[in-house]
Amino acid sequence: MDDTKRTPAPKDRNAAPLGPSVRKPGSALTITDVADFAGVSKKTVSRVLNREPMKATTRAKVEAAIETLGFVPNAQARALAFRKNFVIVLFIHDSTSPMAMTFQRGVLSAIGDSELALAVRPVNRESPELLSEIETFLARQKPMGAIFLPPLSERDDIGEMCQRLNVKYVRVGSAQLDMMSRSVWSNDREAVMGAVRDIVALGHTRIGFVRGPKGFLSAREREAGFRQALVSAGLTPDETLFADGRYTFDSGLAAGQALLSLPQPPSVIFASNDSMAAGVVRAAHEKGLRLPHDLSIVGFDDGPVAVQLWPSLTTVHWPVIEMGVLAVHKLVPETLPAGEDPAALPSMVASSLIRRESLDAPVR
Amino acid sequence: MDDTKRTPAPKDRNAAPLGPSVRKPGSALTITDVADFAGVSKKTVSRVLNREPMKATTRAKVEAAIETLGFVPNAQARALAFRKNFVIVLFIHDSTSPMAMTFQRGVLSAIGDSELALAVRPVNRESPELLSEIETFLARQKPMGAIFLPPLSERDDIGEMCQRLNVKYVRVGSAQLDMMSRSVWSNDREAVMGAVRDIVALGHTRIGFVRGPKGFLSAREREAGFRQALVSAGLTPDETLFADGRYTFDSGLAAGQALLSLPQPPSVIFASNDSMAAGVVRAAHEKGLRLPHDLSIVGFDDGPVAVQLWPSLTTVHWPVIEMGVLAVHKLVPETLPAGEDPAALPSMVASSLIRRESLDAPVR
DNA sequence: TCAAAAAAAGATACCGGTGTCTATTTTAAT
DNA sequence: ATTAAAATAGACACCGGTATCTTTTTTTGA
Repeated sequence: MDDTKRTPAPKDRNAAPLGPSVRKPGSALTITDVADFAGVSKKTVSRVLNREPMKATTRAKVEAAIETLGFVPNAQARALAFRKNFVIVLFIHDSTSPMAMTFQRGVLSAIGDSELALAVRPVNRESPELLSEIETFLARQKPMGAIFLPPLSERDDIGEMCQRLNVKYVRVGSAQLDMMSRSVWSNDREAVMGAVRDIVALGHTRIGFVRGPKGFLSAREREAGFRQALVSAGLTPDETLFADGRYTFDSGLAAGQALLSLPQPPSVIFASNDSMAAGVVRAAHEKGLRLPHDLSIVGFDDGPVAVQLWPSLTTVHWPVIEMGVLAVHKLVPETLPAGEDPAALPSMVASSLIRRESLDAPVR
Repeated sequence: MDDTKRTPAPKDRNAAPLGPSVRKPGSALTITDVADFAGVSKKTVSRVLNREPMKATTRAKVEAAIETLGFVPNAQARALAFRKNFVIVLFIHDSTSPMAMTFQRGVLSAIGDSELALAVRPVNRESPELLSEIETFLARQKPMGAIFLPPLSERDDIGEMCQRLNVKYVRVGSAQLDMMSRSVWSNDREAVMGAVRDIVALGHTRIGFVRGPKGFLSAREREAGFRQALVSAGLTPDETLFADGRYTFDSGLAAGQALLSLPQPPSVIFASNDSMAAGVVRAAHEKGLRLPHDLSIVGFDDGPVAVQLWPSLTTVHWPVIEMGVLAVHKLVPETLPAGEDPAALPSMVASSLIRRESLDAPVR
């Protein structure tokens, strides 16, 4: 009989009864295993992982162990010790928005194959709990940075809350929304002004305008640019040529139908975004108009539809992808290509008109 | 021996030299603070957080403390202790793909405001490192589940790797790709067959077909359904009416131009997805054809373009959002509405034709 | 050559939770 | 009322890393 049969206190994991080094392949490895294998301490392995200065021979020894064992550090443990999760959160208002999806592409490309992860979190702007929902998410996740897309980005209280929680953030918009280091924007207003200048230069004088939803800064900026450009061109804004829209295809269709039913319809319609421009295109087609001969149409965004429409849409290119890249670079300067200066990052990316088929001179 | 109960441990963090209860608001709170406030142990607070059965009065006391202090548990610490991160990873091949973006909407809606987070990770299918890239990401993040979209989902080795790492996964496709509990799919083939049946019923006999890229199961399924339906209808597939495409607008345009330049062009063209259908629409417009009078066009996906085109596109609705919801429910049954049975979840969501303007009977 | 200074590696506490086992109550049974 | 059984709460180790401080090794200076 074996007298050592009884195991009184097997709480040490080294005393596991399953035999020596029984572990699942891959993920069960820890830094301790690597340290044992390399014959060094945990801390030394940690130094290698964090690229701290150390003796080359020791580093090589540890790196060889990591390579041999196929060790991958546990992100949660690092996050806990660092008190920072290697994650960037993208807060979006509407997961349907093409802008958000495009922006996300920019974010992903900037993240590349770094160890950063992207978390996407939709929140409802209408909710009275909005702020506390975001705060809870941030407190729970402790991300490296947070990005707020319009129209969330337009709330100042969100920025203040992030500062209180000590979370880096970037607000994205159509004009500067925060201090430079915390915002990324495009010059929607100037871009529209440039577009209208081109439209006027072609000879148009009756220019219809489809507004975006009131709550969006981009909508206000674009309308402001439009009006400003008209005045600069010596034209008087005609309020009957303005129609309301909600950045949706349907609202653009309705607006187009309204504008085209006027006794004196415009010779060109500027829609505040591409979806609405597509609606206007349809309204024109329904009326049997030939585009751009009978009606020119200009949009804003340069989203995927722009080239898929017939005729292809002249539209202001909104550099959403570039803004996404920029936002990540601002939040995590380490994502910058080697040698680039974080302090030299721009904050504004210019929008500008892309000429396609849907814009031509008016028939006289 | 133990008369001196006082523990003189000065290294306790309560001995911080910054004065009494000096801590940043919100995020610095820990479970210990709550326990002290409520006059219970850490473990008891943990029990409340995890909704374990306990005495109602104790629970109320702790909940009051949590509420009063505004405590939010640290996700990384939980993840470390649980050895599971409360995250779902969505692996996508191409962050440009409208399908991926739409699917993501479904995932987000299923996640809702639960404590799950969505992480999006693009990977390059062409890369020889693909498998190890995914493996490293999974080993690092230890997510609750992983979702693979086409064409990544079509690789069996990825599924095997996930099982090895003990990560739950779902493969999404146009036909079953794995065991039921691990895949979500739609019946693309049957849906195309149904669509073609409708097309034939209108009197069409010369039906053009624009293929998708070879590497995609969906492309093969859709073509197979198309051919099968022709045969069922007593028609012989005419190889000259098949054109290659790559699921892009440009490739659809080129395919449309080719098919419409045939000596005997088809009276209807079925494109394997909407982007290519949009290209065909343009090709038709360029040729001066009136749609659908001179040419009918049918797509597949029912993406955002479908309704924005002129004429609006008759297309097979691909239930991508529903598949996204389903995938999450399969990975984390807790996301199901109360009372629903996880075992009763379907795995297939049917696609079916949506009639819009672009399909009509041929002129005879 | 040997001690002092600098650099490298190690030991151990700690991040903020959960799991296990033990101590204490509460409830049930005699 | 007393005790056994069941339910509840607590103590403490542990998850897998990093930070701090100490020890050891290497380098430098006299």
